[in-house]
Amino acid sequence: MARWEPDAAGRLREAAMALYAERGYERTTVAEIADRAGVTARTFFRHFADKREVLFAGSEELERRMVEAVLAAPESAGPMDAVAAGVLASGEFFVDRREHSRRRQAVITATPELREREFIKMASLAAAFTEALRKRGVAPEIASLAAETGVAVFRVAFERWVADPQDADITEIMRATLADLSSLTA
Amino acid sequence: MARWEPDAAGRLREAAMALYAERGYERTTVAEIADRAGVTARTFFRHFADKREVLFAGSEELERRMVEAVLAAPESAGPMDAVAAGVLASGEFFVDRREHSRRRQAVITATPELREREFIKMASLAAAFTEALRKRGVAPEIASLAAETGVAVFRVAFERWVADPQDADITEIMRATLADLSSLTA
DNA sequence: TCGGTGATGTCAGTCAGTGACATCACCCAG
DNA sequence: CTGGGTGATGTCACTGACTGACATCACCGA
Repeated sequence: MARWEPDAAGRLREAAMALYAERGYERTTVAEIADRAGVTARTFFRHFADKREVLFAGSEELERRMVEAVLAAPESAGPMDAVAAGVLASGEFFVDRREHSRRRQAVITATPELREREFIKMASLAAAFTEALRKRGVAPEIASLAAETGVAVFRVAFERWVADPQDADITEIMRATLADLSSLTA
Repeated sequence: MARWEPDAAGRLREAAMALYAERGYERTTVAEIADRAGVTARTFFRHFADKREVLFAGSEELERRMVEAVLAAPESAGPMDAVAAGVLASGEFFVDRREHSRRRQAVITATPELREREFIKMASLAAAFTEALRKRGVAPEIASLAAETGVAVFRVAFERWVADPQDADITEIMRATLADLSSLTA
């Protein structure tokens, strides 16, 4: 028998989600999360940089996949097309995770501190998109603008998806949002 | 003679900017800022919600002006045109503040916590744009997309302005950025 | 079987942020 | 004038996030 139950990080993630949803982020202490996960608060901070980060584990993986899709877009694709490919590639990350995404998003939306953290993740995504576009030979100013716009589309589409009364396919919603952008700036 | 020097908030803002620039945000304590301003830490928190907010005083005023410009755009203007008017209206807020803006931005860029706070201010701006557009009769989904895109333009243009080697007019840079967006999504 | 390794616990400490209450210059009504 | 009200500040005690240093101990490979 192991000295410790395995996957402390996973237990901490689940405990945090449950407590944040139950009684709110601010009224939850790290000590309580750690207790529920069967570890000490010190261990919490060994797995997550701070009380917010526990809700954002996995975001690097999502970003990595999206950037790969930008880089993998056909050479003929323009900057906005490449970014669109990156946005659409996020779809598979969310399959069968709609309920989880919805609950997580509800917690984040209700908490300014968590919204701040989410925004910086989006900024990181934008920076990664920018770099990927520059690797494709796009001029710097155009690259950052396309990246920012792409992230805006991703956010709006994600929002639409979790709010959608029917369980629409996320990829379809993203396509529709990209189409909206085109007509908007036509 | 007054019991206290007037404008404690102003002194706190200046002290914070100076200390953050000198030794960095993280290595500055609120007590040190308060000391330099000649007050106690408790008074700091009476003027600013937290250690970050001291750098963002005045952002409500900027947002208010930008939203007014969106609402004041001609009735014939489309959603994106109205948002563009809002973005351009920010220009006058920054006249003769380029050096200050540059120093402030350097501090913010160097500090993740401050970048988070800046992002939520941008999000607040986007939400305000969205509401203004809806008041103009724009459909909700279109409104938020136009708002997000407009904020992206504002951020990129502001970045270009503070980085510009020549002291270009901020309004001109914003016009150019809007033009770039048009060609990008053409 | 023994020493190294990695994940954890323990403890003491710093600092952000808050609530409750005291203080005191200033101003206005009487 | 003059006493009470007001608003900005100070003081103090407290909670909770986060960190550094060091101890512990199951496991694993030489």
